[in-house]
Formats: sequence, C-alpha cells, structure tokens
Amino acid sequence: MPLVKVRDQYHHGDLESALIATARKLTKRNGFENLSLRKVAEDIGVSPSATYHYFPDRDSLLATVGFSLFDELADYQEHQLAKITGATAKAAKDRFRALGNSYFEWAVKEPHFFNLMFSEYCLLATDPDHKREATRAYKNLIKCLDELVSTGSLDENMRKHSELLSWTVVHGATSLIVSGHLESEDYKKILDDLEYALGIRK
Amino acid sequence: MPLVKVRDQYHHGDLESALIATARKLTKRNGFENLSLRKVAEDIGVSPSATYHYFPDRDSLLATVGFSLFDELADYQEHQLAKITGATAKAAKDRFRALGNSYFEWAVKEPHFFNLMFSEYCLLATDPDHKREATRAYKNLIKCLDELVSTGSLDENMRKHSELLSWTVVHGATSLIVSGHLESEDYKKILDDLEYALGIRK
DNA sequence: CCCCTTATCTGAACAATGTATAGATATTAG
DNA sequence: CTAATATCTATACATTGTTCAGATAAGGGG
Repeated sequence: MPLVKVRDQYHHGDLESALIATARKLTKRNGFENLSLRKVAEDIGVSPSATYHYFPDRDSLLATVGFSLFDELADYQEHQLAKITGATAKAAKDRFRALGNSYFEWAVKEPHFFNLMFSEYCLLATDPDHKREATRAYKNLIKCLDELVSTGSLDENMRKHSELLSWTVVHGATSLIVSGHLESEDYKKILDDLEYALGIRK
Repeated sequence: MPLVKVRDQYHHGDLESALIATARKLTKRNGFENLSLRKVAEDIGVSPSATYHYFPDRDSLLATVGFSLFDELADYQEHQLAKITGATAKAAKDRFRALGNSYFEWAVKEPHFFNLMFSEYCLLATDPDHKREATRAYKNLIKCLDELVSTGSLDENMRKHSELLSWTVVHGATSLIVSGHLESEDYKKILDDLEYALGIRK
C-alpha cells in the first residue's frame, strides 16, 4: 500500500482529470493548434488509445479544456473584484474598471487560452450546456453597472445601453490586442473612451 | 499552341496564385484548422512537394491567404459604402452604420475567413508589412466619423473618443457572434447602444 | 536548330498524428 | 474464489507536413 499513489500501475486512477490537466498544460505552452493527443498521453504515461475511453476525439478534449477556462477566467475576475470594497461611487467605478482589466490581463497573460475559448472548438451554438459558465462573468458586469447607477455614476437611461456595449468593448479590445491588431497601450485609452461615452468619466 | 492553357503539363504556369486561390477555397469550406497542403496540391493537380517552392510551410500559406482577406473585407466594405451617397447628416449616419454592418455581415457570411484573420497565423506582430491592409478599413472609419462631425451629428469632444471605441465595438460584437457567444440579433442592439452613447442617436 | 543552364515539378521516403479494433490486465461484485 | 466489467495496451492504418534526390520543361547563347 503506497503512501503516494504509484504511477506505474496499469490503472491510472483518474485518467480523465489527468487528460484535461495535461491538455491544459500543453495548450498553455504551445497553443491549441499544436496540441497532440499522443503527447498528452505520453506525458501522463499512458498509451495513445487510452484517451478514447474518456473523449471521443481530440476536438472534444479541446472543447472540455476550453469551456473549463471560462470558469478560470471568472474565478480570476472575481478574485480581482473582491480586492475593491466599499459602496462609494469611486469603489463602484474602480470595480467596473477592474472587471474589464481582469478580462484583458488574463487574456494577455494566457493568449493560447483566450484563442481556444473563442475558437471553433468552443462554439456555444453546438454546446448550450456551457452558457452558464460564460454568463458568470456577465452577471458580475450587471452587478457592477447597477452599483454605478445606485451611486449616481451612471445615468439610468444610459444604463440600458451599457450592458452589451461594455461587454463587447472589453472583449473586442482584448481580441484585437491578443491577435496583434492593436497595441497593448491602446487598451487603457479604449476603456477611457467607453467611460466617457457612458458618462461615467468627464 | 493551345488556346486555353492545358492543365496536364509539367509546368503549371502560375502555381503560386493557384495555391493561394485553392487554399482560400478550402479554408472557406472547411476552416483553416482543417486545411491540408496535400489536398490543396491534389486539387490543383500537382505533387505535394511542389508547394514548397513557393511557401516554406503550411503556416506561411495560411498567413498569405489570411492577410489577403483583409483586402477582400475592405473591398466589400467600400462597395457597400459606395451605395450611400450624399453629404447630409442622414447619409453620414447611414454610412457609419453601413461600415459596421458590412464588417459584421462579411464575417458572418465567411466565419472561417474571419477566424483565420484573427488567428495565430495572421499575427501582425510578426508581420508588420501587412498593417497597411488592416488600416484600410480603419481609414474608412476615420472618414466616416469626420463626416458625422461636419454634418453636426457627432460632438467634437466625443469625436476624440469615438475612433478606437467604434472599431472595438464592431469587432467585439462580430467576434462574439461568430464564436457563438452572442446571438446574431444582438448586433443591431449593440450598434444602437454605441450610437446612443456617442450621441449620434437620441 | 541544338545544347546547356536554370527554374520548376515529381517520386519516394520519413516521422508524427488521429483514430479504430482486438486483446490484455486490473478491479469489483456475487 | 470466480466471473463480469472497467480500464488500459498493442498493433495497425490512413493522413498529414516535410525533406531531398532526381526528372522534366523553359529559356538563352552558339
């Protein structure tokens, strides 16, 4: 009876989790385009075909990894949000900014993750089960905007136009920067522009 | 001397163009992830290795196709823009809208193209030569915004905040819809929101 | 017109990949 | 302890990107 689970046994124990974790690790390093099922299996110390007991094909493993990243991103966002407390107008504005910043920072830190999440492998159309994870971040945005209204920083009429707009701006700026079509420095200006247009900043 | 160029000869004549055109065709059909160099060669009727006289590898062929698509998109946008003439405020507003709509429509019509353009294969960072093509659409946007100002539809102060913001909103909405994270119907509302925030519409 | 240089393409080969199938091995239930 | 089941391996195959030596055509100078 080994204290630590020995890795040389025929049965792995939790191969499914190991597959996801290793695929995540290799995707982080080399990008999802270069993820090889055989390398994943080799890294774990298992034969190439063992994969097929848990995932029908490479695409579905990538999809599983990709969808799980939406939760990771939301975790990171909520962790950043939690740093800013208080019910003042300034705190509400800071939280709004932190929400966008954390999305952007996370994507820049892990561009391969971001690319996978919005690639063909994670099409929500074919997999409506995962809409919940994606909307977790969206719910945080709604809360932020309502706080801006209640602290008098955001006009009620503008509030109706701010939801999809903020979402889209942050994602769009992030996407363009990660793909090299805008400079990193542009991000701050874009959020300034957004806040100006929304009337949050003068 | 054949009237029409015979396709059974040893030398193709313009293999480079044929490679790009065929790669474009297959990417349009199956997505860039599934583009096979061998299928491209087979489709043209040439051996797999012939490719390597014009492109060092698969990536560079995909990059060439991808960058050329920015020109195609700009062509389409300009074609749509040209339909709307006049120097009135309404015409300026219509052109602004047409600029965003054409970007969106083109991407939805050719999602595989859009995905390639903003994939790892078309990173502008590594290929600054192609920045010009990408900025062609941007110049059209600048012109549109200046027209909005000159026709009194856009405030001068807001003008300074409208450039990157509009760009980002249109790209972000398109990206989210193409990747299935927003519904197609959301696009119109998002542009309404943008115009409201910019003060173009009340 | 012929020959020789050069550009262009082929053929064959290799390693890596995704995936299918049959069988081996461990785990578990009775 | 044994039979049934879950889990994994071994082997095989087709497809892929890529390399390289050699075949074929095109073009230029005599």
